[in-house]
Parts: sequence; structure tokens; C-alpha cells
Amino acid sequence: MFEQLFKSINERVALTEEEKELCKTFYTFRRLRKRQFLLQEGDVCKYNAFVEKGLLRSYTVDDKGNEHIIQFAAEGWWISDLYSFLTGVTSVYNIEALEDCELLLLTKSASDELLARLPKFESYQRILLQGAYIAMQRRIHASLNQTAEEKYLNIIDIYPDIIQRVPQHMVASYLGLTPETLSRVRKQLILPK
Amino acid sequence: MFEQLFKSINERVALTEEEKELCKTFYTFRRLRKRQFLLQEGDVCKYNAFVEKGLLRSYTVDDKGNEHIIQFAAEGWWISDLYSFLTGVTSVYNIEALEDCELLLLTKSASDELLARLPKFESYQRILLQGAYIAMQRRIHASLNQTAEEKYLNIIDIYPDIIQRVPQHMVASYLGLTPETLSRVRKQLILPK
DNA sequence: AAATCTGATTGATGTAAATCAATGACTCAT
DNA sequence: ATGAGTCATTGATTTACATCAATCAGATTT
Repeated sequence: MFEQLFKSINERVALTEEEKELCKTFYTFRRLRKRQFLLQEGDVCKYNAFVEKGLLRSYTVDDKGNEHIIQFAAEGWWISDLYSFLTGVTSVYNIEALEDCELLLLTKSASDELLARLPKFESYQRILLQGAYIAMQRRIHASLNQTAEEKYLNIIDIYPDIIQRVPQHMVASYLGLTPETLSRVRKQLILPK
Repeated sequence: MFEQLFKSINERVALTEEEKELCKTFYTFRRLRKRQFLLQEGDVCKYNAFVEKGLLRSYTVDDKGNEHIIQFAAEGWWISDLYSFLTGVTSVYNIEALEDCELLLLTKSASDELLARLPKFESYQRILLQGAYIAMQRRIHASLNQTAEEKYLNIIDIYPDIIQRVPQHMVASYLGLTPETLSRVRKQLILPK
């Protein structure tokens, strides 16, 4: 039940058994069936969620009704609307299960207390955020400067597993492309063999 | 000399005078004249730099010779290639002073030691990174889903000060637009009054 | 003051990707 | 098996922005 979480933590900081036990007490477990929502726009994001099992997406819907995927999160990843979670302001994001999920949830108060009680958790979070920040910077660079084809080749390279588990039009949405464009890009990539 | 830094830290965590004094010992001061570089691509990023005064940019140069601006940093901001800084891998970024600058530099070892010695610095860094991550997520959302005009209105809204201090073609580069396109966008925005 | 840079503007043209629209393949529920 | 829903593909057309090229305005240098 905490396998993925402690794997994630252990890759970054070393916890004693005692600290692990303490850590456990702050989380609540939740199952989410495919197509259920962890967060819907207009609500405040109450949880920072760690994915033990399954796959989720966060996305926004624009005025034309188009969905824009911000993030995918599979096993070992965290997902939330960090801004809403930290400030208590209502969210513009939706977080939806794309597969049946098992999640470990931290409320804001649990998170604050855990940070205060367990300095190593603070380190863990900082290190996680560093990685996330670096990944984000790369994604921006890609979105600003790469062609549709380059973006697709790039994501295959970085998240090959996600591509396999997610419908193609969601990959397109994540890349900021239309499904039609991604379909044509793939066709071009297969032909010139 | 440390005004901006302690202002930045104090907005996030409370340091005692003693802690401030400890903190100071880890930084080295450096002036940088306009057009000088803090980092050039191919070098390892040796410093995480806090801007006390002045303005810098980080950017990459693509194979066609076009520059792509990743980040601006004015007073109160940090700038580095975090990936290169943390891993020691050579950087693909350039960091250049756009105005005469006064910087406070942390080497990797100074940073590590400061984190170990002063838990509040760890908190400070985590909180900073949270904000940076949220800002990055917004920027991605904008770059994927907004028109040139929306992007420009957006940046005026978020960084009005930066726009004033930076040549227009650099704003264009930051937004992923050509200078010509930005010029036309601005024209359109002024006309329909 | 003339000469050189640097940055912004404007016009003509090209193009990658979006949009609109139809068809096909697959799964799922009845 | 039949119809409904979801997803991918393909074609025709449009469009937002890039590219190419020239001119212009202010700074900066000599």
C-alpha cells in the first residue's frame, strides 16, 4: 500500500523505520475508478495525491470547449493543482482517473504538519520540486521551439510508457496539437522507412 | 548588499540575526557588467545566482542561430541552469547580463552545506520552487493554448516591469514569437481604440 | 556632422498546423 | 447480430504566424 511512496522517498532521502511509520499516519488511502474525478474545476484542490497505482490526467477546458492536458501522473508521481492546494483558491483544473487508481492523499494541514515534524520530508519535497521544475523548463523550451514532429519524438523518448496507456488524442492535447495533426505526424514518421 | 536576499527569504521563512549571519558566509559577491556572461553553453553551471541588482536572461541558441529566451531574472530572483548545477553536466544555456548586475553566488557545495546547516533554508528553497513550478505550469499552458496577442497581453499583466527594461525582440523571443509578429500584434492592440 | 549599430516597423510571400467534414475501425451494451 | 459511442484516419480548405526583404528611427562612435 505504501510501496511506491517509500520507493519514491528512498530514492531521494533515507528514512528510518520509525520515520516511515510516522509518515504513514498522515496519508489517507483512496481508490478512484476510471473516469472518476479527484478534482473538478470550481472546487478547491483539497489533496496533494501520490499515485500508488493507475494513471490520471489534469486538464483545463477553454471557452470553445477544448480540453488542454497539463499533466499525466502514473505510479510514483504526485498530482494536484498546487496553486489551489496551497492558497485555497478555487481551481481551474480537472483531475480525472484514466485508469482505476490507488492514491495516497495528503491534505494541506497533514502536509504542513508532516513538513514540520519530519525535516527529511521537506528535503524530499524540495528535491522532487527541483526535478519537476527542470522537466517543466524543458517542456517550455520544447513547446516554444519544436515542430509537431519533434514534440512527438520527444515525448516518445521521455514518456514511452504514458504513450502506450493513453489515447492518442490525449497525447495530442498534452503536446498542444490537434488529433488530426498528430495522426499525420505519425503517418509521416512511419512511411519514410 | 544582502537586502534583496533577506527580503526574499523573510517573505517565506523567519531568520534570526544569528542565522542571517551564518547565511551570509556562504555567498560570494560578484558584479557583472552589461553583456557579460555568468554561464556560457558548454560550461558547467557553477553557481546558483541571486540577483541583488540588475537584470539577466538565460537562453539557448538553436542550429539556425536563433536565440530562445528561457528566463529573465531581475532583483529578487534566482537564476541558474538548475540541471547543470545539480548534476555537473555541461549546460546548453547561456546566462547573460542585460544590465549591470550585482549578484550573490552559491556554489553547489556551499548550497549543500547551507541546506544541511540551516533547515530554514531548505524550507525557503522548497517554497521558492513551489512558486516557480506554478509559474512554469502557467507558462506552459499559455504557450500551448494562447494566440500571439493573448500571450503578449498576458506577459504585460504578469511582468510589466520586465517589458519596460528589455528590448522588444527579447520579449518576442521569450514568448516564442518573431520580432515581426510581436510588432504587428502591438500595432493591432493600439489601433482599435 | 558623418558613419555605424541596433532595434522596430512594414510589406509580400510561404508554410505548418488548425479547422471543417467525412469515413472507417473497434469496443461495448443491448 | 445491431446500434451507439469512442477514437483514428484522410482529404479539402483556411489561417496564424514565420520568413524574406527593405526601410526607418535612435543611439553610439569617430
